[in-house]
Amino acid sequence: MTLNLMSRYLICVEEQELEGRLRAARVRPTRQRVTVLAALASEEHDATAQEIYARLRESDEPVGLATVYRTLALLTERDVVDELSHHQGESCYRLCSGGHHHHLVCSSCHRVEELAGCELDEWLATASAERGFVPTSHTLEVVGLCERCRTA
Amino acid sequence: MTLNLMSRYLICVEEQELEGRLRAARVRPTRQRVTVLAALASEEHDATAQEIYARLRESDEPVGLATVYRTLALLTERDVVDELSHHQGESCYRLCSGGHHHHLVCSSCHRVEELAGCELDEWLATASAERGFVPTSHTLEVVGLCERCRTA
DNA sequence: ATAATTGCAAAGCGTTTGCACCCTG
DNA sequence: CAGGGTGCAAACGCTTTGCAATTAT
Repeated sequence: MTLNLMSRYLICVEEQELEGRLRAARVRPTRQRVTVLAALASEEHDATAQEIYARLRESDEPVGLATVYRTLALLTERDVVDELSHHQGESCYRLCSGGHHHHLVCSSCHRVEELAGCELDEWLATASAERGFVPTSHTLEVVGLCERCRTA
Repeated sequence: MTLNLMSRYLICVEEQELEGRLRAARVRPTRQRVTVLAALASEEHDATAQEIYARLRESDEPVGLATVYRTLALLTERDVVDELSHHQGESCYRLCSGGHHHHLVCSSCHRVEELAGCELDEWLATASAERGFVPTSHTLEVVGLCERCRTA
């Protein structure tokens, strides 16, 4: 009972925090958008649009599939969430800390770790310049096996 | 006329070379497979399955769409061609030199340059180990503007 | 009131698959 | 004649879109 109250309180706090993120990105914090973002925040690994839709469908705050897609597209564009493409044919989404970084994805359980600090820019600029290119962006995705899956 | 003979000759030479690549990959060199590979070889940039299908459809050696897909999947698996995913939702294919390398893609004209020599492995191994991961593979794709598109 | 947002269902699009036919070995 | 390869069309799965209803400012 006390725990119940506590978690209810925490959920409220989190929702306010998420609403803040939305406002900061100039995204109107509708019930659906906060719900989608909360689902993403509670996801240990990354999640596809379909997974989020399925999860919310069974909750007490369902959100239409189209809205899930529209929300994720908007949030990706506004850099509130990261879109990963290690899945081929399906996009995965993840709530990340800000700044440029890359991801380490476990091929077995889909656990995702952030790889902070990218030291590629300098090398890329040099190597690209040799071919007349000016790099505008890059994506690096590392696939591997996490400790738990390796020892299991 | 002489030129015609010449190019005909060159085409034969190239086809034999391509057949060799297929045999080396333990892929039976059928007419369709050689045709798909030749289309890829004559492509200045990278190409999607649909593009290759469309091009061959208008040539005198059409190949069914399903066969194009099956061939590209097989050749990718056998490391005869590289599959790039900078397009989101659609895979691009390219005939590459062997060995591990990355790509520089022009966002305007889709020109692709190979970026030889990848110095990421060491850094990745270290950074991954800190999180208990053992990296098995990685993909780096650099998007930029090529010289021609920048000055145009 | 005005403009943005949502849900639903239909359409879109790239890709895969079932199956009969064909060719090669 | 046995087995892989091919073509066609249908099926698939993810994503987008048109539109009317709803909601926020």
